[in-house]
Amino acid sequence: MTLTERQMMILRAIVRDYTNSGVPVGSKALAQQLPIHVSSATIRNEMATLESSGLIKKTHSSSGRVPSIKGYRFYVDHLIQPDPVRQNDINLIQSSLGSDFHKIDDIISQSANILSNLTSYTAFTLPPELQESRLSGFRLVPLGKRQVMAILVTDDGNVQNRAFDVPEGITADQLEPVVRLINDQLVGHTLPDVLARLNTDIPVEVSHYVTSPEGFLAIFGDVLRKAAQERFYIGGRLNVLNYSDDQDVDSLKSLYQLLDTNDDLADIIGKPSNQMQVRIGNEITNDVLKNYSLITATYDVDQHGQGMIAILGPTRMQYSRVIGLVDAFREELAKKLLDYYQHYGE
Amino acid sequence: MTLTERQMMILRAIVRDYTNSGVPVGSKALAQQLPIHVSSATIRNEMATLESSGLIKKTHSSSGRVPSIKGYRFYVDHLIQPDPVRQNDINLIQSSLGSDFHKIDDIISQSANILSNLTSYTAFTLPPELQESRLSGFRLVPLGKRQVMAILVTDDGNVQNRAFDVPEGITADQLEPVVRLINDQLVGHTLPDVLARLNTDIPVEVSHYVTSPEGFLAIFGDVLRKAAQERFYIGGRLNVLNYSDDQDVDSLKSLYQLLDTNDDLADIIGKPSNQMQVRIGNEITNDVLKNYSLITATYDVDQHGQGMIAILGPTRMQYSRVIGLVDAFREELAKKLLDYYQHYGE
DNA sequence: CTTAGCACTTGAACCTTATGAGTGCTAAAA
DNA sequence: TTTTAGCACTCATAAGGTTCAAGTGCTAAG
Repeated sequence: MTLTERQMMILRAIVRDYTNSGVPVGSKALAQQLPIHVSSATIRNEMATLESSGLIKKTHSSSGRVPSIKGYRFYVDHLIQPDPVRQNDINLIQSSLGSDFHKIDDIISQSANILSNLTSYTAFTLPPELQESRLSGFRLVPLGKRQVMAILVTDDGNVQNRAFDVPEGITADQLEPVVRLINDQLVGHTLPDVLARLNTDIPVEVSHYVTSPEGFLAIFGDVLRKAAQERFYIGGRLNVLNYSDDQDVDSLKSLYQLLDTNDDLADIIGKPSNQMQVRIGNEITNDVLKNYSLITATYDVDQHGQGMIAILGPTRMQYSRVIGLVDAFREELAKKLLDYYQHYGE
Repeated sequence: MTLTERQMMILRAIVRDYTNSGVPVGSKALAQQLPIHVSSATIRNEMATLESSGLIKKTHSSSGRVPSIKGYRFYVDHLIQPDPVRQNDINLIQSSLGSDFHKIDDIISQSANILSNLTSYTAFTLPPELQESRLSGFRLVPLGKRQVMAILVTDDGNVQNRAFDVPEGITADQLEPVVRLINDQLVGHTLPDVLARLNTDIPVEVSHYVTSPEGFLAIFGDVLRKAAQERFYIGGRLNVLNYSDDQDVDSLKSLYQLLDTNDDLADIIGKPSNQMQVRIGNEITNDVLKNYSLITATYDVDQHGQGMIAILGPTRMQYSRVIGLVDAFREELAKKLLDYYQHYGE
């Protein structure tokens, strides 16, 4: 699809106006606003062309124009001019990330809140990829008669726990050497490494101490997998109520339901790949989100891997503003995390 | 306020009809439905009396009647006949609570979901009072260069953790004897006990091992207090969207905001006292809830203390149905928890 | 004390109409 | 060939009007 300069100018203005006001854009308003001097009739002719290309559409036969999915797509791919981020917002980000955090996840969850506040949409944040996170320690704490709490800690400050019944035929004391073995042999290794060794040499070693270690090692594997699971944080759930005003209650409910099922959401957001990706309306492979847009971006923390942040908003989201903000935020977050690792890392 | 038998019969019917249908109740419908044979005109006369007593009101000058806050109050205090709980629902409760849980809190959070499903309103659940929960263990796990994760476990399966920097002048190794001391001296005691001793003999004992233990003991106290904090669970957040249909978006937002601030909610729900308490509309000391009703009930787990469950719904909640359900649920939950403690407790 | 009868009120649903923002098309101007 | 003035046409929205049914209060008779 090739557009003339003027057509692009018009499309850009339509998207800008419509995402700002939510009202279909008419030829007269465009004629007044555009830097070129043409009459509204000329604009109308151009708009007819844009419409026949499927980039804009009418809401009814005599209404102004609204961008189509294809139009937003073209805008984002070719026309967008990210808004410069206001110094105010930069300051807000920096001061919100400025305090002392005790865990990576605190920074990440705080980030979801900042991002949702800045954008007025809904924000998702994921910590740096877990391939890089390492086992810091494993402990047992007796709870009651035959119940024990298994606790696993990773070097990014994540703690996972699970209570379990000590299998018949073993006492809690007998498990102590196994715990020591795990700490001696596995601490400092990445979680995937540890998971791998759980299927190879570890069972052999453990069987020196306990006759049937399967039950216990299953628990350990369980907690380990829980720690290795994709975690992520959501900020601005409530903003949904603003930006999907004309939706019915049922679709609101399904959206909220989706926001509560981490697995589905993690699937939708996906893995770090492109620096920034914009998916609009039905480009998102989930029917519940077919009236929304999703911006995902990665951030790099050097050798600690990549993480992701994402923004969910209406298809008529203010792309230029949000993309500017997300881009600025990636940078600040990466800085903060580097700081954190430098301070606490090995 | 004294009402005749007939007036009470009419008020009861108005509340029942209105809470079921949400439509103002007229004299004709009542005349047909009531077991006595009087004309609608007679009913109208009685309704006028009830209205002048402030128990019912009109939505406009020629509408049917709707109960007032005062009317609901009278109904709940004097007229209510709790619905018998269907065997179906009992079965649902029992099977939902039937699986094997690893923590008290899993049972409690599951309870919030069951209750909200059963009632179609929003449910809150709190574990048995924490005065009774005991310290099971305290562990440290080194994280990075100078960072350590402190982990505290209580006998009801609650795990709290906090990362901290080892104070200058102490090494992580030096803390080991202190951790041992805490485990030797404090495990098995209730959290309030432990907190008390943290201000008396413990600092003295610890100072044998470490020269300036204040920093570390502050951390320990921190985690301890976190574990002793009121925890609670919410189920059926989404149901709000159903039962407050005629509210505007702003009040919805404030309600959701309230649901996200545990402290305020804990205040509103309060401490275990009466077996069951019904607060209607502005009887709740919070403006956001002035159009809602809150039913709170306690449950007893013998020597393990009392917990609470609560239901939030519209003022025109189906009181008789919900009160029946809540009452049945208290019993089942208490049974389940006793089971749990018997199985795992000391 | 009860009730039939009746005038009156009101929200809801349904039209009708006016308004105005916007369109497409035509024919003339550039 | 491109632009533009002019104009008929379309449609959403808001405002006003009508009808309908449900409900009320009141009066006077049973």
